[in-house]
Amino acid sequence: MERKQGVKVEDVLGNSSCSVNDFPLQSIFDLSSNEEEEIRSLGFMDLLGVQDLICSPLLEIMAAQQVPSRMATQPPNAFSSTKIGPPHEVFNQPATPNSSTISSASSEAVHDEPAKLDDQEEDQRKTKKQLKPKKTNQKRQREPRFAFMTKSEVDHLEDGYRWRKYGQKAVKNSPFPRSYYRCTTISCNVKKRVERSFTDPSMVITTYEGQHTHPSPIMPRSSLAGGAGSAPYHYRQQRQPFVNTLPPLNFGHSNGSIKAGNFHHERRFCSPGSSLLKDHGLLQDAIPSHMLKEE
DNA sequence: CGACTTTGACCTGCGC
DNA sequence: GCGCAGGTCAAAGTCG
Repeated sequence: MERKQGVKVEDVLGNSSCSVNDFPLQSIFDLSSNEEEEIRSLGFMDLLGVQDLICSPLLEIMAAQQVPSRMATQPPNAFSSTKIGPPHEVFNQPATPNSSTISSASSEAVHDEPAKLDDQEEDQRKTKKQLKPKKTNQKRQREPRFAFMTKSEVDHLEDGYRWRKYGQKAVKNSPFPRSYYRCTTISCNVKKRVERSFTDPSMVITTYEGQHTHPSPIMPRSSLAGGAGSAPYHYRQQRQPFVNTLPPLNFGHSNGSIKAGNFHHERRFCSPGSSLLKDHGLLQDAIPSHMLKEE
């Protein structure tokens, strides 16, 4: 997977001071051809290892939503990606529990085989810890990162994987701390950061870094059968209290199946029958309607 | 007792 | 070089 050296996700999410409300939609939907190509080669869910949770209609969805045509050329498992701000940041539209999401992909120092370097780094770090280390000359390499915003009351969104929290930091300019999680699966070094948007506390910004090397431990893929859209995390997320605090969005042509409250994004994505407008609604959940009008 | 969270300290990168 | 902020570690605490 080739990714581009990129800007930090923070540049887009903005030290937590930037929320969807701050994103000019124009830039969100502005991708260069090269970027598109890269994004195409690396779906968001590919990185998360849950690509099979998502079906392809999103492409059509985005195409039908008057999103710039190139977005509609995204592959099935590469959620329509959009850039926010810096050219390396890409926002996707992943299936996320609990709510509306906007996502962003960042790619820093990503090449085909970062694993070896990572191993070396790991060793260096371990040594470091033990022996009061010195700085390495190597610049730290980072996994590709994907961030998306989710409207949710729970900070830690269930995504089907097991995470261990390994840190929490106060974020500058934000009253909300940022939590750091690591995938608990051995040999899977995927990390994720979770923080609330400063400007919109109802939005949770989740940033994934790395790629899962294993299927979701919570629900075997096979068990997804029959529920094209039942993503693992829904299984649990549904049980968590969640209130969609978004004001009702009126698209005029949205079918009545969308209601405020719990809804299943995966289902929306995966069910060809689910209207494109639904996902438009999803998008608008995360992006103020006035911004959409700016298109 | 194992898995997980909390939290303070430390490390690293970056801008000035 | 310095200071700041982000990121990580690991000991201690908590929970089931």
